Amino acid sequence: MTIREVSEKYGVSADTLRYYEKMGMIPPVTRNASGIRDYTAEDLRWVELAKCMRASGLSVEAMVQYVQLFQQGDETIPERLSLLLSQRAELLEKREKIDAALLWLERKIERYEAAAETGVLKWTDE
Amino acid sequence: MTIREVSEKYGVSADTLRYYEKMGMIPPVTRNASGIRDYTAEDLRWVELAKCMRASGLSVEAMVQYVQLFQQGDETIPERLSLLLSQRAELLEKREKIDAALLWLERKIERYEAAAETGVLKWTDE
DNA sequence: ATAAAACTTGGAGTAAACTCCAAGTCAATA
DNA sequence: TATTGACTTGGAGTTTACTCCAAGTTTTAT
Repeated sequence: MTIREVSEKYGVSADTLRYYEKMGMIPPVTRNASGIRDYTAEDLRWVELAKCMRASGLSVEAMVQYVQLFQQGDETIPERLSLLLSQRAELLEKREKIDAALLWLERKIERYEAAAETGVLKWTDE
Repeated sequence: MTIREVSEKYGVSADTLRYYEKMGMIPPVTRNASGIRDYTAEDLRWVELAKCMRASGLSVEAMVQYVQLFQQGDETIPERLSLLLSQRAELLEKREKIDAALLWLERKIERYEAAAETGVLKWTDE
């Protein structure tokens, strides 16, 4: 699969795909005889993973660490596990912050929906 | 309340507080006779809000828009409501992406916990 | 009164994550 | 075979959100 096809399939620009590879966020992609990227099914799984992790807000750096450990083989299993645990903790924290903001938004939306009918807000702040 | 006190109270640097104000993410802060910031309770509520929204990942830009509408008065209530609704939608989407990544992480963590006992992974990819 | 600490501004610098560009190579078609 | 379009690399440029700095007030403490 060419870089263009992968780009279209996953909605990630070719530049970004090359960037992820250069940074080590995914292992080196398979190339054909003339050095052009030819993504295998395994390469695609890494792309998918990278996309999912970035979409969630995990840093490129965190993913790079994981891939580096992965490439060092089975001795790094405990380290990889602890990395995964801390990434999970990070995402759970992110979610809590989103929930706090959502709570605030919900409260405001309720008041604004009431105000949209009368045309005036019944409270003074924010 | 001085900028230093606010900074300590909320764990936001004085530079960041000035930045938020300069960008219009919070309305102009109350000043004393010599032009030095003296945060009132209302100013603090804006700071708190700004902190909460930024922590959730909402852009400075989105918050600036809200404050601008707020400062224009009651005619902007419908616009403010629709802005709040789209911000909520954005946060809900963010949370779904986090949940997707968490699902993946949980799956891996399970397998790694099993592997940590044997010292070897039972699957070949990622 | 005077030094030190905290404040002011405008503007420059930084980090992360892309995004774009130039100059060249490779592949497919008329 | 020639030219068009996709690919390659290294490196420069961009955006967002700070973060730091310099040069100058203001406040506080001795």
